[in-house]
Amino acid sequence: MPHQAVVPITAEALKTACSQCNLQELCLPFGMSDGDIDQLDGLVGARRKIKRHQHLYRVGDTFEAIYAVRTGSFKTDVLLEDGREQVTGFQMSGEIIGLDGISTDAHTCNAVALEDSDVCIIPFDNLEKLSREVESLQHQFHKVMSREIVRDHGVMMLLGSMRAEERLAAFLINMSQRFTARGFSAAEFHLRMTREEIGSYLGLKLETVSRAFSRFQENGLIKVQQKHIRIQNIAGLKALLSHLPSV
Amino acid sequence: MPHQAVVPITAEALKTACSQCNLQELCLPFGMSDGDIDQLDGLVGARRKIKRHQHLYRVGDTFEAIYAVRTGSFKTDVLLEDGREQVTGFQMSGEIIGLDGISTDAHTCNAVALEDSDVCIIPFDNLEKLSREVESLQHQFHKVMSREIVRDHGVMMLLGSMRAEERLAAFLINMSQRFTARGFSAAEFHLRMTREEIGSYLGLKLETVSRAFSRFQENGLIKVQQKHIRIQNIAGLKALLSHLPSV
DNA sequence: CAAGCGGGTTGACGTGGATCAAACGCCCCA
DNA sequence: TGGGGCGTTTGATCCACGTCAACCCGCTTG
Repeated sequence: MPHQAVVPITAEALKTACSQCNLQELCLPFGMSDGDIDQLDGLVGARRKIKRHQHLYRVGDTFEAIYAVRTGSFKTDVLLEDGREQVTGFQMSGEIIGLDGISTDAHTCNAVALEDSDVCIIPFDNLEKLSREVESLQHQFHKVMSREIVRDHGVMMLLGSMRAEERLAAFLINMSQRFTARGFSAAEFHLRMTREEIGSYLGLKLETVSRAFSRFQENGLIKVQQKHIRIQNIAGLKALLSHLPSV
Repeated sequence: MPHQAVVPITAEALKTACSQCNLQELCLPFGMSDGDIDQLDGLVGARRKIKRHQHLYRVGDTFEAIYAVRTGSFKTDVLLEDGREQVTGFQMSGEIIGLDGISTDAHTCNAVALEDSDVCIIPFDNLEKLSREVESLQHQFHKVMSREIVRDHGVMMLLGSMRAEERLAAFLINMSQRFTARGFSAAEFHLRMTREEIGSYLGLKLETVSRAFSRFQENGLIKVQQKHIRIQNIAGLKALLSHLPSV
């Protein structure tokens, strides 16, 4: 896997260092003081562009850095020997990818760009060193890892205990919230992943995802045009989740 | 939730401090030098006994410490409003519980003892402080968190992409490996959880778990007597996993 | 010793989602 | 401008697992 477009630190690059970055509130620096954030500028050494469908890393790649998504989006997945794929997450701007690699010094999943994207490279040795010095960074990093664990528990709940329409409703609500946090519309957005990828994430086949979308549309909950989604009745979607089994 | 049996540090307690503990290779200190481990003795302040079916913590409890299982075992679970339960993991001696609490300073799942158990209390503030000073501890803790994330991905794979018998086979193989790591028999062990809890973890109903056990027994893969399991054909179990769909 | 109970097994039956198959629409490219 | 392909939708059928129910077993309690 040849690296590509690793941008060295330059005056140019500094424009997008943490202290100047508008993703601060979504990313690793969240909650840190301005002074502490300044220290991160030296940490985030370079950026890297990844084109749609290209890998940021693959299973087995040696682990050297974690990545913060700057623009674009990714999926992470694991594969079974027989080719079955499980998408373990979708990552948007400000979110951290690569934490899976710490445990064995090698990545245990694949990270693939869903669209042309770019990431900040955070060399892990440097991160550990700096977080020994900057308490707020240390704590923030621990929160990021813990948040990932909590998120994973939510996905387990979804995969283990919910039916198809509940899963898709949960997915749409989650996407809506994440778009909102990024300043986009809560009600109208463009999904970057295919029905098959959504299905893999939700433990469903693509046909089931498609049918659930159609059902939601019939019920006036959403409007679907390909990957473009408009939520027309967010309360209705949420009701699908807190729904006591209708007696 | 009243705490119970919080044992203060005493000469008595020191006998079981990290430096003397026989769970070193399974627990937080794994891979640390003897000198560094000595420093942990001051960190792990106290222990706590939890009786079968009692909670170590509940959803919403403020987060103050993580816990290392010393003896016994636990389950962690999350609940839906309508009462549906998802078991997110089973924890055995040496394993760390409570990482979910870091992200919001409150626990996001319940931890319940499956049998009379006891845990080492690791106050989180102290852990962060010490890991700013002891590089190997810092790194080890990061590995523990990352391992949890990787484990969760495995469960997602299981819940999202495997059929019932594959899930149960994966579960049994995993239990066998963990018992082996603790010096117990790989082939014969006693499950501490009910069929319903196994089912919840695996995204199956208890009847399905029971039937899969029976099927495995019919096929000579295992011998089942209530919670006592003897694995008679581990290769056969593993084959269920790497099994290409039998065209 | 009987009664009660929680956990487990097993059977009969129902169903949600998978599978198989066909057709459509958008988009890329010649 | 017209074809070809991928992603999607939709229909018909199938089946793995859920549901409902009966019964068993080992333990506890009176």
